[in-house]
Amino acid sequence: MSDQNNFSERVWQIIAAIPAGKVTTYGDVAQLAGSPRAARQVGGVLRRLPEGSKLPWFRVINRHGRISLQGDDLFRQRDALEAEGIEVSDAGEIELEKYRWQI
DNA sequence: CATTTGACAAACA
DNA sequence: GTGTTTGCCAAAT
Repeated sequence: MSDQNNFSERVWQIIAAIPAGKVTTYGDVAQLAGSPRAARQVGGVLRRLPEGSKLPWFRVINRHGRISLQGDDLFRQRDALEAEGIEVSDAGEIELEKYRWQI
């Protein structure tokens, strides 16, 4: 397989590999994608996901163990995580040490 | 091709 | 602990 995959495609692959009940950070995904300083672009990729995508985008949070989204999107991500058994506070905080995905 | 935009992160105050 | 500034870089315009 080609190693010239786009950044987006690598991000998709990595996120698809996150097991249910676990979370990871934008920075970690960027690092696994081969661009350790491209954490923002990971968010950019997820933001631009096609509607219908089955990618578990909700398993990606920021380095402070917090959901980066706001408004309705925040609630949707929180509900999706809680549905997998992940405890999320009303403020959108998650215990990273407990739920963090490591290879 | 040039400029703008940001689902981030680290450094700083 | 919080708020601000700076660096970063792929994608969109």
